[in-house]
This record gives sequence, structure tokens and C-alpha cells, in this order.
Amino acid sequence: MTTVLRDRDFFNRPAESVARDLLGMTLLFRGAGGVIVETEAYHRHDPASHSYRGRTPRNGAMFGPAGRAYVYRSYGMHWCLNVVCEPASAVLIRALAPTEKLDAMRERRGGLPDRLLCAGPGRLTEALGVTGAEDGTEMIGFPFEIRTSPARPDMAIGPRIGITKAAEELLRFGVRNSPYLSKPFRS
DNA sequence: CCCAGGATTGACT
DNA sequence: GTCAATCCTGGGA
Repeated sequence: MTTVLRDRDFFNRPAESVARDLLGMTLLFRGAGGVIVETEAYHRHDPASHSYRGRTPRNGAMFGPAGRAYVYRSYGMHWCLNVVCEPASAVLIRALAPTEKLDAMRERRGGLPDRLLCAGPGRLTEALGVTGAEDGTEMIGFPFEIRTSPARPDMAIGPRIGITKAAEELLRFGVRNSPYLSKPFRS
């Protein structure tokens, strides 16, 4: 049976633990979304993390309470959604298997095949309608909703994608063999 | 103040 | 496989 996650302490832990535990849970924004199939962890002493050099105007949410969204603009055109964990750490939500409000997501994504609706951090924010307006907002409760899952999916682990610093760290986690990953895992 | 460089995507060869 | 789009951030001068 599934239940709605309401405990913000779930997130007040190391990002790596949260990143693993989020796999298989369902993430919704205004009712649209699906099952989380890919995450990445960014932590306080991580050169690849936006929080690495301390608090700035952009990354302020990462230094706030756990369980809130950290949304930033990537490459000047995409939004990326993180959930803040223990101080100065966060989990980047990289891909969902779309399940809810498919029509709304298909429309926002321009009629692309379902496999590509939420298969990437920029793609899923576009599909869900998440923007910088959500930076710093609670992810426990409306307009977000996170549903727990009793099932523990078979997990794949690998290096994070698209970074140059600390590129060897194995902090990317995915549901093994999901067709909705942004990229396949090596092994 | 300046400007190199992105936690990406989609189009194209 | 390669590459441009697009714009904001923030480190360094």
C-alpha cells in the first residue's frame, strides 16, 4: 500500500541516502508526475554541488530547511528540480516514469513520445510545469505530493551525468532497466 | 565590471 | 557521433 509522505525529517539526512530511498516513490506537481526512476546526490563538501562555495543568491534554498525545493536554471533555458536534504545538500530528480495527468504532460512536452516526457531533469520540469517560481517551496504537500512505495526497486549506481568536478563519484542512482532513464547505466 | 562556463536538450551529420 | 541555443551565475580582476 502507498501513503503520502508528510514527514519532512525523511529529507533531513545525507543526500545519498535520500537519493536511494526516493527511487520507486511517486512525485506529483499539481497532480502531474510519475514514479521516480533516477536521482543524483549533491553534498556539502562536493565540488560539483552548487552549495560547495557557500551560500549565494541562487543556491539559498539549499541552506534552508530539508524537504523544500531547490530549482535552478540550467544552460540558460531549462529548470532543474532538487529536494533539499541535510544542510547544503540536495537530490536532483533526473527522471520519472510518467503515470499521472499524462495528457497535460504530453501537451507541455509538445506531443513527444511518452518515453521522453520526463526522461531528464529539464524534461521532467517542463512536463510537470515546475519553474523557478517553485524554488524554496515545500515539497511535502500541495502543490507537490510524494507517495511512498512499499516496493524497493532493483537499483543501478553510476557516476553523475554532465559534471566535470568530482565526476568519478558514484552518486547517480536509478531503477535498473527502466525505459524512462535519461541515460542507461553502464553495467 | 567582465566573461568563461555550466547538475541540458534537441537537431543535425 | 557533433554542436548550437541561451542566459545567468559568480569568481576573479
